[in-house]
Amino acid sequence: MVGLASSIERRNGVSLWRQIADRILQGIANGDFAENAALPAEMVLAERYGVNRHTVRSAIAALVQEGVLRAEQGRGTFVLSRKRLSYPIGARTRFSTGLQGQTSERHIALLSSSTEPASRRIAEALGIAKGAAVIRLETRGEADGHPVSRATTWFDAKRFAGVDRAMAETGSITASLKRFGINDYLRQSTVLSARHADADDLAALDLQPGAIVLVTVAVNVTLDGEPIQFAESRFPAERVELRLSAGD
Amino acid sequence: MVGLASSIERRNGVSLWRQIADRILQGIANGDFAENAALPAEMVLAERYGVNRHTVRSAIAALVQEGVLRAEQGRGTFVLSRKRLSYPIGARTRFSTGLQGQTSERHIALLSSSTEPASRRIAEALGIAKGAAVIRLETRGEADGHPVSRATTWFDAKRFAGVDRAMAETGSITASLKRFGINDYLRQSTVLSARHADADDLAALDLQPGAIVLVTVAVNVTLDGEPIQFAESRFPAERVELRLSAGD
DNA sequence: AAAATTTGTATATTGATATAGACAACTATA
DNA sequence: TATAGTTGTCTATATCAATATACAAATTTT
Repeated sequence: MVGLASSIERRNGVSLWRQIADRILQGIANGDFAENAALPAEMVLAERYGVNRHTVRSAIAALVQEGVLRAEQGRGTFVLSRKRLSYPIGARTRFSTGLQGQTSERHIALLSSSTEPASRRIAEALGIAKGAAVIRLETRGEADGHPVSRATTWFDAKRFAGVDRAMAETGSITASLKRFGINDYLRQSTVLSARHADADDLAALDLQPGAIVLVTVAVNVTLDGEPIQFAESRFPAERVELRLSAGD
Repeated sequence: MVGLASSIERRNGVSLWRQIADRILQGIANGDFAENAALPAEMVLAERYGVNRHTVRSAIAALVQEGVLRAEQGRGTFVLSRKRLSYPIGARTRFSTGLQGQTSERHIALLSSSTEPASRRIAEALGIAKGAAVIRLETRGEADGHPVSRATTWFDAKRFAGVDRAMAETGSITASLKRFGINDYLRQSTVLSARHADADDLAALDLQPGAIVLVTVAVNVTLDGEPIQFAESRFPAERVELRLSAGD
């Protein structure tokens, strides 16, 4: 955003307080509302957005609940939280190295894993027969203790037997693939979309209902171009932006 | 989406009917609901989502209004619309060539233009002094008569005087830049986010309120690395996906 | 100390959202 | 033709969302 005026829409299925909460979050991410500084007074915000003060209060209450703001009677309402993380995506997209410099600690937590027959879409992406066994990993990326991504990943079960255990032990895709003799890999394709977070996303990413997630669907390949991994990742749009790196 | 179960959330600021409408749109984009085929009956959908039949009807009514579905009394409700357009983004991102093969006609319409002093952010991106004059173009990308993008673009006014007229005449950024001796250019950086559409987006992109837009902020440079263009583009997430092309 | 500013609480009213049940209108099929 | 299945309409009720007004409580400024 570059300071384009955007207004509040009524009777669209999204309540005014949620729209205003979204815009305050945006404002924080964009630096319009500085960290640790006071937000404009409720009456001021109400006038700015053209709504009642109580509607602004509902928005603020949601963000206080979410841990983004802190309200103090008589003093004001203060911004607690940070700018958006900037997650780089390119040919050598790696979870951990991508967030270096922005966070002090990060890892991937394995939530669950299972083996299932490949759907048509996954089989095509991995270059195996439809219905062949694939290992499915449900993971959450965490940085400084906060969830920043929620991914579902598929591997050919024949070639990568035990990758689930490797993930649980190492907390890293890159490290896990090393155990299978893959020292380097490239991202072949990424498709990007956005939608409202579903119940699973809300729980795993610690989001408030109504939040938006960025969705990437990606295929990773060996240096020879052999597909090894198919993944769908969800990123909370209010906390993460994706930075597309050209060559690498 | 790859068939992950996701449920409906209550009292989150997003009404149930809008959430269900979103999921039906998703289902169409994913191919879960085939084109021209009948949707499951209202009672079936109501049971599936755990809501009243009338709530499903509200969602369907919104999508009928939007031109995505057609309801016929006694017969069923049918899917009208197509899959999402896939818009490629890479080093040589071009509006027109990117959608070749998916659409038969496309061009960029110039909605308005103005000259203004550069904000800090734009000045930094373009490598000019803060406050220096920049030309701002408001454009809409159209394919087969449907709006697919809404962009705000800035050029250094000194170097690109008359670029607004060139855009109006050619309907193409690439063709306009040729008039200034720029036969090729590269995308230096792209930052990606998502948010609810604002009033301007809704009108320009012919969206229903509550829709989500993908937002890209990009800088284009000459082959020598000299910045020439700064742009923020909005894409309707329900109709467009972004495909990241690795090298090119 | 007083005044002004700010967040917190309370009550009342209106419209949108969601549920429930019943039945009409239309279509396809047994 | 009769029946089952579908969308369309209607009435009623409860809850959520938003507005309006007033005042309390805490803090900062005058």
